[in-house]
Amino acid sequence: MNFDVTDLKLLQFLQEDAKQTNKELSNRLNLSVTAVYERIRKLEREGVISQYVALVDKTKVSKSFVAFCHIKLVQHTQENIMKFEQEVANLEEISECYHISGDYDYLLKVMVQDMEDFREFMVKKLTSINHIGSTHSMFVINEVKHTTAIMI
Amino acid sequence: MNFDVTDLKLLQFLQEDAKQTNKELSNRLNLSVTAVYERIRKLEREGVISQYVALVDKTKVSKSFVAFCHIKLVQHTQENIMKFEQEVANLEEISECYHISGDYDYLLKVMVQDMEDFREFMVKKLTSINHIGSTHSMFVINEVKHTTAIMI
DNA sequence: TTTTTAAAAGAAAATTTTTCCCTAACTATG
DNA sequence: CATAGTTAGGGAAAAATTTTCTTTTAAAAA
Repeated sequence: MNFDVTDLKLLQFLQEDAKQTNKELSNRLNLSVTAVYERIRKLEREGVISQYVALVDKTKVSKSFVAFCHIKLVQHTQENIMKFEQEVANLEEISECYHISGDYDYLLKVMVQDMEDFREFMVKKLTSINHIGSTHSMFVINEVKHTTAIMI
Repeated sequence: MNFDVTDLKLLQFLQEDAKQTNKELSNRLNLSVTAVYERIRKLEREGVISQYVALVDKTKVSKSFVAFCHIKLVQHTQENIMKFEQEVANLEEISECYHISGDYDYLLKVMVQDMEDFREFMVKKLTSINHIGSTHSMFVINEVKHTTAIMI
């Protein structure tokens, strides 16, 4: 798909606040409401906009203890990888999981209430997944920057 | 704030799809449209819902090369930390930055088009920030899981 | 018991989304 | 050169949704 300046601005606006009305957007973009409406529909249809979501403040729902965990598998068999990735998808404490290059195989983002819950997660859930070789956890001291918007 | 089961379900629903109408939500929750409306307003007012955003598919906007960078500062003076965090906030390639425990001081998430752009980002932008001691980059081979929803 | 408060419902009003139809500008084609 | 086809956009009407207002109900407090 080919984006013109208006598309890029529109994406920027919607990534910041998806609840703006088409009228507000039409003012900001110097377009008619219909034109805005059609452009958004196209972006949705083409899958550029994949989802509209509400973002929840983790401190308000007792999930402000965040850790990143490096994971090494014992063996990189197709089987092990599949099993591990499957298990990860089922664990609700894990919000993100990336297969990465480097010393470790995976990087996980884990969100829980506190250190106690993290310990429980590690002992009862994470390390009970078979074929995990080693783990290394880093705790988030401060979230300096966090945006879901992609600068295009 | 105190959440009942309905609030938790509502938050779950809105974290998955913020474009559902109150009528749809009222059906799923066995409530009236007004009751849903008031509950959402309260969640917004109290800051539980912090933002509504459109999520953009990074592959559709040429930002699918993702790397995590560990950063070590040369000195942990108040001054250095402030400067670094300031610079990070201004770099649009960096979507996330966490001050973390462990061998390194910071973990960054960087999104660019390809390795060439990443190299340019490292050379021209990241390592030109003063007071950076060392960096260690890990490239994302595969995004196994990525959700903005917090399971409450 | 009475009063107060909170949550919820229905209906009306206000606003927004969505559809429909028309125009203008540009492109391809005979 | 004329003509059909395509695309983006605008205005207005229709449909749907959000928002407000009023009332009811049930639980909590006095």
